[in-house]
Amino acid sequence: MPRVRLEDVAKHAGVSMKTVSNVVHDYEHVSDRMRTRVQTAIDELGYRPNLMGRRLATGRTGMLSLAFSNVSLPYFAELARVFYAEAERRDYRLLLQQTDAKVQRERAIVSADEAGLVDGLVFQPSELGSTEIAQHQRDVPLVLLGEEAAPISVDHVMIDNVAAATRATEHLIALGRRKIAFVGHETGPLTKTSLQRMSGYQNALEHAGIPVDMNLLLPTTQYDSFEAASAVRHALDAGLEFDALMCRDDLAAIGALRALHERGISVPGDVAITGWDNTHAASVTYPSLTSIAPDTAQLAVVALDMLEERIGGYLGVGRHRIVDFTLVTRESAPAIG
Amino acid sequence: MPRVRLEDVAKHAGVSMKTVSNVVHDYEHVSDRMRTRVQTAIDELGYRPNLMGRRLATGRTGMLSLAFSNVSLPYFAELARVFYAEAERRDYRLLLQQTDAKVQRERAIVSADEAGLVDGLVFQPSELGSTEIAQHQRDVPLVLLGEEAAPISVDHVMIDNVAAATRATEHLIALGRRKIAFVGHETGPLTKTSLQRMSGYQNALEHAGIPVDMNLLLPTTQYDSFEAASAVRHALDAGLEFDALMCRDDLAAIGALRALHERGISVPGDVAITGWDNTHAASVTYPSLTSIAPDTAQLAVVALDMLEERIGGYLGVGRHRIVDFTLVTRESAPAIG
DNA sequence: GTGAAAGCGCTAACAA
DNA sequence: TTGTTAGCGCTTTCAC
Repeated sequence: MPRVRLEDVAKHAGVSMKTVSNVVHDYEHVSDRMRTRVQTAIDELGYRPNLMGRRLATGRTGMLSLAFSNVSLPYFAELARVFYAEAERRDYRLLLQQTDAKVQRERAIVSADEAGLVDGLVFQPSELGSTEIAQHQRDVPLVLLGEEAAPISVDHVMIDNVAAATRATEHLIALGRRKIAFVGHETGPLTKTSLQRMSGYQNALEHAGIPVDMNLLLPTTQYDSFEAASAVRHALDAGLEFDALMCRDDLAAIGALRALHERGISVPGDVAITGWDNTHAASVTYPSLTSIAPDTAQLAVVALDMLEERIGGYLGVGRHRIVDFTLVTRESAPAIG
Repeated sequence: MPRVRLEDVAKHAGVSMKTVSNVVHDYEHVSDRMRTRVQTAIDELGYRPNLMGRRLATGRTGMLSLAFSNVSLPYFAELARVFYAEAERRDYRLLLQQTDAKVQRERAIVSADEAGLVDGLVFQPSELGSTEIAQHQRDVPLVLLGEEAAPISVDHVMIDNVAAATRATEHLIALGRRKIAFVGHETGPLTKTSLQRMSGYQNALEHAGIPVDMNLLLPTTQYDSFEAASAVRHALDAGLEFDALMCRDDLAAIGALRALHERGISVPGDVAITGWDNTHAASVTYPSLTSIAPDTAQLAVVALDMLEERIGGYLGVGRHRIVDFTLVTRESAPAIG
């Protein structure tokens, strides 16, 4: 069966292509008689508009791209879902692109050697630095997510990581903890994310008059639960003493929880724990996890607002927006009082 | 800055569009001199091919769509990742579509009122039945995933749910368990998935001479950990006795684990547990979860093989493929011996 | 309110 | 090996 084109419908209905197009688009100034006549032809022929023709003609794709390292990480999977919902509300489809945290692939994302794939791009870099992003900057509207510094030319949305880390640490201190370890310290040169979280952690400790002990920074080479679990096991084996663990994310917290369980250390009795991201998993572990919860709904709204402005032609300097977070308290580090 | 078109490059280099196109596509019969001349023009002008023009001309989009209910469910997030990898290997981009398990949205997926969005579609229905899928006129190549029956006209890939449920149940029986409850029994009319898993469960019990006790089917209204946890709590409150829980999926198993932890019931000492899907989470809970592991890599290969055949013009009857699964044994129901 | 026709940017059959 | 040109299917001024 040959594809039915707009022109076929026009011929069949004995009208012009313009009229058919008007009907397809629910253009209001079409007489009812005309409308039903055309609609009948559409139904009879089983016409469905070809998106590629439309896109070529309009220059718009109606698609946005969301790029980050890996959908199978719970935070990103849940973030993707939030963006899907928000994009749909705005009549955009969403294309997901994964970089696996590889520099090459991140470069490919921002350099976009092919034009017209999507109308705009939301990108959370893992590897690419601000300067390189600025260089590659091409003609597709771009909004950055995450803690890495953004070039001044590019819009950027993030939560205040220093404040959030401070909040989590203060909470642990308020629970009477003094030997608070940090799980997921990076072994190589610190990323902005790490620097910010460490900074908040130190702020809170210093403010409470607690000396910062470098031994309490438990390193991991990868961001997963296994690494975190083994970091905690090593710390215990080495006789490190701690009464709280502030974890770089929920995955690390889950690993830490597991390591403590294995050794019969009670949470939060002996050791309190905080996670980060407030993924679904945080609410179903035993004990459930207190976690920093970025306001991802707001994140998506702010990011897509800015992106749509760019798509609409805004050419001004990059905007830098901070969205809210909360500390969701659960069993692993319960609310006070 | 106005967009640079193929024609602009051709003019700039003093050659024809065809020649530029040849260079862009690395066509081999191009003299080196010509190639460098054109490439220079491309670089000077900063030309990047417009995908929409190309797509309209070729009739191909180079995109496939993967549709299921919800990316934030770990199984689907991990499945998406596997499909992304396999699609990329075949030079396809992947578009994710979510239905939220809503009939309307599933209909929209299979009816595809717009043509040319993607070259093919892989779809795991949650609500739509076989007959309705068959009815919807479809000009986009389709492969179905999951346990629902597929129309004979449509390709379909799944694992053998009956066999997998049998395997899991047999494993629990081999561990000496006799009062094996099923967590996540559907309250309404049973879906194919449920029917198959129940059937495997019953097979194994009957084969071992264990009577099937309807009280051991713990119902949940939603597929999440909370529901599963509360189902298990209710069962315990009602005085139900069981020494094993076969859970409909890992999420349910995680909820069950939590409920048992709360009551101080040891796993696997008092109660053994099996999950389903073998999501990452299964390996980091405490205790870690024995789980049915569908071979998702094979699933993606088989599905995309069939899809590419359809895209290539194959019009034959629907193929029905079964892919492998394994039972991954972990602490919650350890391997024997 | 409706029609005619010129693109949108690229590909590919056909020529040279 | 390179050039010419007619589409791909739709949108959209601009007339009527």
